[in-house]
Amino acid sequence: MARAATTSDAFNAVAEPRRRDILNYLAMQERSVSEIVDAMEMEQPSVSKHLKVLQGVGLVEVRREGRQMLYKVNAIAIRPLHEWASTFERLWKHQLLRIKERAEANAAPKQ
Amino acid sequence: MARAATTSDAFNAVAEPRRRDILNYLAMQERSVSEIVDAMEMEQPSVSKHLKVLQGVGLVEVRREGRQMLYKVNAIAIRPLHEWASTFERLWKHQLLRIKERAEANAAPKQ
DNA sequence: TTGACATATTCCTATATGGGAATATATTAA
DNA sequence: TTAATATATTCCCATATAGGAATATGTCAA
Repeated sequence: MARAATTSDAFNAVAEPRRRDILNYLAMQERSVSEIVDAMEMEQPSVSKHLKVLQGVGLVEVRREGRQMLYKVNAIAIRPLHEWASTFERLWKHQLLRIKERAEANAAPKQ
Repeated sequence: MARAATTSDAFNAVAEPRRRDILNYLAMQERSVSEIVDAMEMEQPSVSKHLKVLQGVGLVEVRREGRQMLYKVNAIAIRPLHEWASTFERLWKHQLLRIKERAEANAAPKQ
């Protein structure tokens, strides 16, 4: 079996850094494909393909306006990712606390 | 060019659902490979391979104890994912608020 | 040393890319 | 209609899987 399709879920879709770049860019506001092409400095076909993947998992929405297609983020689709990561938040906070404690113990060693 | 390696970063590593399962399981406590095999109901070689990927991006740490290899989560490595997703939190909260407002407007339509 | 147990690695294969190049489609303007 | 603009799709290819099967490696017990 190969890797799961990039369109299988948000996790697979955002594994590609260029797609995260596009989402970051769209977070500011709705944009046309050519605006994305210019901003990302990618080939137009690449952008269209990435947008299709993002649309496939519901991470972006589109509407036509004349000849242009305007894409915007559907932020709710990013939530599952955030929530999954959140389940580890308690663990890393604990980890950071211990790191901090060690640093302080080293800064002021027992006499 | 093919997709980026699963070992290129945490985003690619956790795109695979079985690896998220393993991380979820390890979140509770350190576990040996065979404990993971039993809990996940996966073949041992598969588990070892997934663990290698997770280790490659620093998502898990290992130590040997006799014949066993004990794996645990390195939660800090999940933080970049959480922080990236967090940048969209404002957007989806806004989205949810509008959804709620619409629902309320429908429930109590103007007379 | 030998055997048993725990884990890792290798080999194989079907599948899914992501980018580049070329082309198709859709929409508006002349 | 024809041309121009905006975007999407197709084709090709090198690459990276993930799982199954078989095997190798490492460690402990007798």
